[in-house]
Amino acid sequence: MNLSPLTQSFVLHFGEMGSRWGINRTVGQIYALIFVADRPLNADDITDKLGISRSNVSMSLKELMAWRLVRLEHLPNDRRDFFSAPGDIWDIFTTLAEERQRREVEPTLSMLRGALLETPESAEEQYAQARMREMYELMELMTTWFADVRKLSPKTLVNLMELGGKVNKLLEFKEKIKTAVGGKSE
Amino acid sequence: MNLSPLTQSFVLHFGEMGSRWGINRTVGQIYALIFVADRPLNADDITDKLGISRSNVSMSLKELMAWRLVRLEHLPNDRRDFFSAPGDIWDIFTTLAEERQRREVEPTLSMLRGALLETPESAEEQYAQARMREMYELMELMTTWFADVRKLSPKTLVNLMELGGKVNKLLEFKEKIKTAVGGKSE
DNA sequence: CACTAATTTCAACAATTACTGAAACTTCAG
DNA sequence: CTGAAGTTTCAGTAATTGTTGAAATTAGTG
Repeated sequence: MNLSPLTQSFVLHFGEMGSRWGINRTVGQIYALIFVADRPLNADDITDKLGISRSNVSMSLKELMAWRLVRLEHLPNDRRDFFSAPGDIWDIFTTLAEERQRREVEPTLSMLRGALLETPESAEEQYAQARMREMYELMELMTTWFADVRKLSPKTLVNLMELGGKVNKLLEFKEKIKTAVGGKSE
Repeated sequence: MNLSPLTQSFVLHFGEMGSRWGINRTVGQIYALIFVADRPLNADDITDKLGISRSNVSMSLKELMAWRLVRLEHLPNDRRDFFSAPGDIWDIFTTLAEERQRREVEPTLSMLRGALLETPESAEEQYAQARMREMYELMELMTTWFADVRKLSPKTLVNLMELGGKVNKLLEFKEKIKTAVGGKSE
């Protein structure tokens, strides 16, 4: 592995964390490498820098493309594929949230929807179904909320986040106003 | 596997999704089983219902305890360990968020903190470090925000979530008020 | 303290997932 | 159409992760 110490520790860390994030070591390392590179990289650059096989690089890049975490580009007068990581860190965050939603949440939501349509045959099943309903409702709420939040501008989001726990006060305040003015409730 | 059809499909689904969520099949199945059970289960109940070995159940329960997703309890006049899944779905969500934070985010934050203390030796390293700083700052912001949000009551949270994209309006409104009243800008 | 029930650990084995190199395929230039 | 450069696929192998049963440990009981 032929990298500056700074980049190397970053790359190795992403490789190790990969397993906790549900991607494999190589995919993590390649992403890290592309993320900190000051120019787009091609597959051979990656092969050299990480010391892994060309075919492994190819398959891992394919996976990163599926995650929409890297973007393919072409340089003038060069047939090779170059890869870069979209620059805006908010985009990355949004993409990650969307993909995780799609892969980790959607399938469970549809399974639960199915389960809630069944008619429970015993007290036990009735209880089980009630638990599933609770789970479904929370997941639905979170899903809708994430979808809404993703539509906000990064600036608004940063505002909201910097507000932090004070959201509480703001919400209380809103309630008061609504009552005072006599606005319809929700 | 000796389960009602409703429970069985739920359990199998959790087993399959396990791999996407970073837990293994057995752990996922056991959690699902405990989650929908209308009473605490002991290790032998689980062994019977899922048809897996006693020792596997033991190790998987240990992992679920480490995640704080199941709770150990004892029934009167029974030496065996019984397990149940904390009932309040918000608690579960909070626990999950905290554990994921601890396992998936904290280690990266400390690695990045270390990297930001280094002095870059070349233009390349300088760029790499700048990218790492961007990443660090976003992760820090999200971390603090999650920590703040977790302190809010479930009720407040549901309010916030149901507000969804309208948060935008509320924030704008807040700005207006502040300006009008001449509050300090924070 | 010895006996028993319950639980945990661990080394061997099984299953799954990741990685490689060779071969196949694609694209473009001449 | 042919050859060269680049990329992908895939079958075999390596590495990792999951599972088991037997043995060890722990804890309650008389």
